Amino acid sequence: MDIQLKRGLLDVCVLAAIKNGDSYGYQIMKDMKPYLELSESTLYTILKRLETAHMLTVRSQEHDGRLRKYYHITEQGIARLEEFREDWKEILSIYRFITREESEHE
Amino acid sequence: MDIQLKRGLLDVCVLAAIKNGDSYGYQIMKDMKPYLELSESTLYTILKRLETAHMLTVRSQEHDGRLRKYYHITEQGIARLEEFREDWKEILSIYRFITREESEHE
DNA sequence: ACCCAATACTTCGTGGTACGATGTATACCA
DNA sequence: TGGTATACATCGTACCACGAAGTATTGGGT
Repeated sequence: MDIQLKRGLLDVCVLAAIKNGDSYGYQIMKDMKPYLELSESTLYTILKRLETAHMLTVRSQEHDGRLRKYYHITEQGIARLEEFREDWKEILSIYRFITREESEHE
Repeated sequence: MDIQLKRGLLDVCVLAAIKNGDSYGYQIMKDMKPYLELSESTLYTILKRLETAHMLTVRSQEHDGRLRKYYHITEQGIARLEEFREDWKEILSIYRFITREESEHE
């Protein structure tokens, strides 16, 4: 799929991936893969960005000798997901504009 | 609305705006405005990009002493619109991932 | 003992792109 | 004279997704 098309979905998608329970980078990627593929560098960039925006918090935890960073969604992150539902209405309206047929109007 | 969200829609939206008849920049902007606002500089950038990609052709025409550049959609432009319908299915699948509820799974 | 895949996160450079600011120019109305 | 609408162009900036490359550990296969 076109890169541009998924841009706006990426951040929200990552938030959605942790909304039902804390998760970590590698797991988030696997969860999203069936729906939307993204590179590792992109994911970690997004996680950093969402952290800076206070949409999630991070907690480091040792797991089998490996470091894992668990991400937890904040109130603001949840609010962003709610907002997305509003955005979606606008997107639907744009979708209708794009796919509308105007054959009857000639 | 979030800028990122509309990025992927912009190009297709402009193509949709001329698919039922040739149009020019200023008119395209007015037609799109109720659905999706964009700045003039963005629109002309997009039109140039779509021309380079052979999705539309341009024809200059004098109108009341002012220059107007009429844009005409090409076969490839129409194909892009068809493609978008396929992209939309993927977007819907992502939308479902984002808005899914997993309360039953705990 | 050796190799490779999987796990897990990080950094850097590049290219694409939406936008504000600014500029050019004409027409029309008050 | 001035403001608004029409009409298009250019430039610099900031954001962002990605590929490439790197670091490091675990575990299975041969």
